[in-house]
Amino acid sequence: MLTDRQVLILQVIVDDFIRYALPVGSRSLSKKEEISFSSATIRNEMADLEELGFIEKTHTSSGRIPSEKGYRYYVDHLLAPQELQSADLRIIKSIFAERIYELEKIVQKSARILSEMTSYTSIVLGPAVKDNRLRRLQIVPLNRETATAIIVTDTGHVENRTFHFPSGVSPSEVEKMVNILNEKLSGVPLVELNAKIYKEIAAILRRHIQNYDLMTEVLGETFKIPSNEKIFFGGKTNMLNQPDFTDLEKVRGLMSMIEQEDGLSEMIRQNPEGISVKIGRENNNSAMENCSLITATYSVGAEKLGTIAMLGPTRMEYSRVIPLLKIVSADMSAVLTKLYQNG
Amino acid sequence: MLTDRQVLILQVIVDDFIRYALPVGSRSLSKKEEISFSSATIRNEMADLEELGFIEKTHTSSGRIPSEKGYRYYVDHLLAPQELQSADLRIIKSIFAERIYELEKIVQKSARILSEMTSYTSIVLGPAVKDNRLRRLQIVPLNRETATAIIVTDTGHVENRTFHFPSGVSPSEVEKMVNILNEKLSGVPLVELNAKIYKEIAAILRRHIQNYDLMTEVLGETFKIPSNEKIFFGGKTNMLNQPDFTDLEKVRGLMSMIEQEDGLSEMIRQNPEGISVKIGRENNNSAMENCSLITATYSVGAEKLGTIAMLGPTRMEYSRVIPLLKIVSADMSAVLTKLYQNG
DNA sequence: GTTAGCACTCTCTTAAGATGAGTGCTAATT
DNA sequence: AATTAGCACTCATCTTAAGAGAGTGCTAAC
Repeated sequence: MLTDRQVLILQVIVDDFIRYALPVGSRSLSKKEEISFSSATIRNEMADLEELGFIEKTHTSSGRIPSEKGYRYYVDHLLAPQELQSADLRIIKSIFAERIYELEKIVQKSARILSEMTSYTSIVLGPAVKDNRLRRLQIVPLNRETATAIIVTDTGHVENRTFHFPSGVSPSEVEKMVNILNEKLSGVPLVELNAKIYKEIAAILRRHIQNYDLMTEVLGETFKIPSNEKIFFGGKTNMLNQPDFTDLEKVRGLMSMIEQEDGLSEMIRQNPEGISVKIGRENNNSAMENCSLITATYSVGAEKLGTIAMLGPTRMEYSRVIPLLKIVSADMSAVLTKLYQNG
Repeated sequence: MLTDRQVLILQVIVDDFIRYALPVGSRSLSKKEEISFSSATIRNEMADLEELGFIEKTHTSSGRIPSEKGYRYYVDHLLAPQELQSADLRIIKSIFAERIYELEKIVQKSARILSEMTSYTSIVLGPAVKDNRLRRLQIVPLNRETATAIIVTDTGHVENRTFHFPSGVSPSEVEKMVNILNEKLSGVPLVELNAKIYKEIAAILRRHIQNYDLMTEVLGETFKIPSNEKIFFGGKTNMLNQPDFTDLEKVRGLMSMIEQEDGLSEMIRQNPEGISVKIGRENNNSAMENCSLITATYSVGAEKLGTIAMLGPTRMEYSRVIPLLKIVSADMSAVLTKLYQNG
């Protein structure tokens, strides 16, 4: 168990290091307002804190920096429920000031603004399209050989694919088919479309449509909806400007991890609902060793839709980013709930 | 005017430096097969080449590296019409092996494969959507308040926007309006849609549609088509692995230039039709000082559609990348011409 | 015109000393 | 018993010096 004084010292060390990115020594600590005892006392306390694993040295005679355990303690116990700075608050409100009707627009704008405010990298996972429900299917012939199939979901998301048009299928038949499919499949989650077509609708179609086989083969391909969430970025290269990343090797690793979107989105998706902070190796990813990831989920009503995340150095401004993400995710949930539930 | 021997030496210097990224000295040059005279002779020739501005030293007693002028001469005069390596050729052919019906798919795949083959960064500008022609307009109501407008173009490109649905407009009226618009606007380039609506169709609409004003205002917004080409990347972070970019400052500049898509696409678009090579400062961009950009346009029939570009260090393998881009752009043009002109 | 030879230049590496920030420990003080 | 002053010690960083190696420019010989 830490004494009050140890906690105070830990707090000041973390705050100072977050601010200046330099190891903190006993002498400079003793000069802080909050601290009323001598550097020697601090040295003793720091020795204990180090033994307990909360801080560490970069070399034998350096000042201390927080360890991952230290950051963890700081995040869990030392972050007073922080007020958001009013300037920050104003900017956030401006995201949601104008009425927007498209989820992607909101998501993109949030990502951009968050990264600009913090100079960290923001990552937003959109909702998985596969859970949307079919609102309307449409087939638009382009020429004798090809046509575009369009799927509109209940959230206004549009998927489309252009395909080869089997010869021997007449336009009127296509229309008939589209009508049947619309009637039977409206409201079905996209992920279930294919199964539903084969199980329940095949019989009906076969009765009404010539060339049934050709058409379903083609449509089956079309209904292969991308299974993953869309991913949006803000400030992808912001990390290059952090003083923590002067080592080209680290930069390389980090950047290629960010490029590798699948892994990143998996890493983010794993996090639990609500706010979550993963520090350094807690992310189970070697490229993330010196990074922290803060995630917040957003939802419509009670249903989780996606995740907003901020990626920064372990030394990131938790006390600012956490309330920032809290409010953005809450606002986003509110806007989206209004958008999709009232309608 | 350069003597044959000077040209030979320049050629070998450039080839060697492209390969090993190290300044080339007279002694190592004299050991090359192609070279049958002594290092002293080479030194004399190199002194002349340097005076003429084709090569330069990194410091007083270093070997020589090509200057931008040297690369320029190399590209203009020393690149024998190069055969593409058969391995490369096979990979390229595989891009176009399977039948694809969507331009974006082809473009994306090309970008990815080009970057993987070369370990440079590939950038592909898609065609500007605004020049596509309207094939079909569709409005799909989502709920009482919102609807999604969908525009399908003759190339199978789909644009969509979700908008607020003015109260007091009945579904049947919307349908009537959509029908009129489809009839009158089919085949019109997207960029002209708005003007056409106001000039020619307004009168007709006003006669048939109640709430005409509300609807056109909303649709006007919807028809604001993004004016720029879509841009696709392959291997965005490949440049980090080039030995030329060990300086973090350069990396920063380059990366943020790449992130800044508008400027980049402008820089690429400026280039003339066909193949173009811009070396270092020829790109008029400080972040590109140590980079070259090779661009190739692709087209449908005679109409230029877009540009494929490869971004690498000035020290890039021109002799490989140029034929690579030539063939990819030609193949792409062929596929797209077949796709869009026969139909 | 070409080449061998040589003095010279500059980078890079290594080592050594000087500096300074910071520590750990001990003994004195409160 | 807790705190603090004092001091020896450690280590990164900076500066300087020296040596090695790659390469050049110039001169004189071929």
